[in-house]
Amino acid sequence: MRNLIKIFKALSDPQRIRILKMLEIRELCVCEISEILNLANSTVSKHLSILRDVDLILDKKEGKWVNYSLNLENENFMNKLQPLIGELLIDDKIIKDDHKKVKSADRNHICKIT
Amino acid sequence: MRNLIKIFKALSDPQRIRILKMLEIRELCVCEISEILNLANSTVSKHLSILRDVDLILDKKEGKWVNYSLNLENENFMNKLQPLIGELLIDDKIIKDDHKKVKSADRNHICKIT
DNA sequence: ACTATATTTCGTCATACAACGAAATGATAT
DNA sequence: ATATCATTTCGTTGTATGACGAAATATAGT
Repeated sequence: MRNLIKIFKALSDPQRIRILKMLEIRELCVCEISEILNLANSTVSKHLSILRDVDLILDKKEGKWVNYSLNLENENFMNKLQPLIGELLIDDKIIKDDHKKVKSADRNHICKIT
Repeated sequence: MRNLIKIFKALSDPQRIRILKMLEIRELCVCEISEILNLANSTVSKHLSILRDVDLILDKKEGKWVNYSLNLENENFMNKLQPLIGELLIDDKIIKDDHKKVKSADRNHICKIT
């Protein structure tokens, strides 16, 4: 039960849903996500740790970046939850905008600590 | 997005998950659920209104009782979420106990305002 | 070693939420 | 219509959560 609740709680925040949808496009680092969501790095880092804690995403350290990606091996998520989220967010304007931003984002321009 | 978040929030509470699982056995009234979960009627009523608000359950007034049941016509829930919840709660002791209690509960004994 | 920058951790604050009891509402039966 | 009791609504309280900035940690490049 504990784990089930943690999964649904992880999915109960719009910013975390936006993150999951952005990761469908490609893997991203904290500062790219911060820029697109317009949230502090520390806030995004916390969101990512919550998603990672329930195995929805994976992190991979590459040089000074940490790249986050969907955990494609999580069958519960990929088979049931991700399709449901996709259906319910068809035509969601914010998600569409996020996707555009992900496609055009270049972390070497975005990521300078402010 | 709003609705998606509401659905996941509705599923993010163990008492509400227990209620959904109990309703798989049969329809129930507020006071039966209160007795089994050991929560105040007002608390259970609130949980039920949250589940109803996202169309996971239905209510049907019958005499002085309000009978709550799963909304079998909610395809998102029945096809994706309910099976997932079922899988993740296989062997959950609390759920098993709840099921036993539901099967043996008689609202005419249980339901007297205290 | 030093600087720059990416990320995480920590402390704080405001808001959201689950729980309760008491009061209000609705329906049955006497 | 009055009494009974199921349910909902309301007000309150403690806890959980999302946000931030500042400080700590880690890596790259000079």
